[in-house]
Amino acid sequence: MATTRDLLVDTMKQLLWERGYDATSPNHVLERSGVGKGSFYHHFKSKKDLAVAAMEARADDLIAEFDSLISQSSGDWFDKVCAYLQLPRHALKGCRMGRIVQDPSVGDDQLLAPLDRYFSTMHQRFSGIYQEAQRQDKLAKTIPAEALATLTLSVIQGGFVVGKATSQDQIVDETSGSFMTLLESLKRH
Amino acid sequence: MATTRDLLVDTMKQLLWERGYDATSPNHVLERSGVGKGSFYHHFKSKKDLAVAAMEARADDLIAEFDSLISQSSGDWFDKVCAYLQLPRHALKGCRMGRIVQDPSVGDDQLLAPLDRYFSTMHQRFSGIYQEAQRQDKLAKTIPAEALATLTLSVIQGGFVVGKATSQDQIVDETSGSFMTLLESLKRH
DNA sequence: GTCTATAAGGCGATAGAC
DNA sequence: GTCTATCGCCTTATAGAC
Repeated sequence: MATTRDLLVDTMKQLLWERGYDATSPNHVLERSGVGKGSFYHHFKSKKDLAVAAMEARADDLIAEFDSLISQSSGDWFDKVCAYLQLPRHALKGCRMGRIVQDPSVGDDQLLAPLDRYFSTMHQRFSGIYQEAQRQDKLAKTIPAEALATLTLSVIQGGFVVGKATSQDQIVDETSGSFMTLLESLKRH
Repeated sequence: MATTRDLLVDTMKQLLWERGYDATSPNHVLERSGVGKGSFYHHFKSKKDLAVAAMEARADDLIAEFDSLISQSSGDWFDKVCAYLQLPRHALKGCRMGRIVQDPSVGDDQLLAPLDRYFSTMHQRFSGIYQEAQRQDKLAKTIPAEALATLTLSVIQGGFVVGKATSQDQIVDETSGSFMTLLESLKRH
């Protein structure tokens, strides 16, 4: 059963993706969810409170999505990274997490926390993959695993930004593809 | 002489960098510039009108900055690209142009125009550098010049996003550095 | 060109009845 | 738990005097 609380969180997740934090008002959430103002402030003490809950939930979703994808792949490090890079992404919609980082209010520690957790966790995951590949001598050590992990995340986030600015919805796939080609040149057999 | 109009544009440029478009109000601009409300709406018919002027000016600045840097460099394509990648960047401040793309109101055509012009122009500049390098056989043709140009811009923009999310001010420099190493492997002698 | 006063509406949040 | 009414503040402007 979907509780009112869950409904609010899910609606906030949608709106954070579509409009970010600052431009999403409690009224937007109420209008879309059909929940009343009284209920809102019964379950959450503030807009920020709801947003933090929504962002934590979103972070869990995306990390689970990643872990599920990687565990399904039976290939080597390169296949796993490619599986992730090749997920379809729409630049005009923006990254479900990264979309929010530029909002002025998101300088706040509480709002930053789930963002930090998401990107730090993803960084750990990629670092782990690259480290093991380097240990097994299947990946060149030209670039440290950690730096390569940061670059992997940045290529995707940057594709969203450039794609949105130039109204090119498919550009994240293009940058991911180019990056895959560069990664392949680091492959050892 | 700094006209009132110029003062408003310069102040808006600052605030767009610091707070983005949606979170910057006419009142913020007036407060910081010392200009009165009457003057504001005498020179500009709306907040959007001023923002467009400020963004066009910012695009001109950044393109001129790039052209000046590149014309000073006497090295090959790699040196030129590195000179740009090595410019100091602070992730926590955000890119002076890219910072704004995620604001909900920036779906608007007029606000998108200067952003599009900036990124398209930068893309052209990098494409030109990479194309000539490939023509002279000094750069591998593994990745088309245009795709490499997109990737170059994306790496920087993505660094800003990941850096801000994880509160790591120097991370754009790190991703730029990693990318330079990958680019170097495409160098032909 | 610049000033002050005012407007209509949205914002985030609270009060108190049911 | 949910409702409606209300609050004080901020927003993007506009009006009209100087």
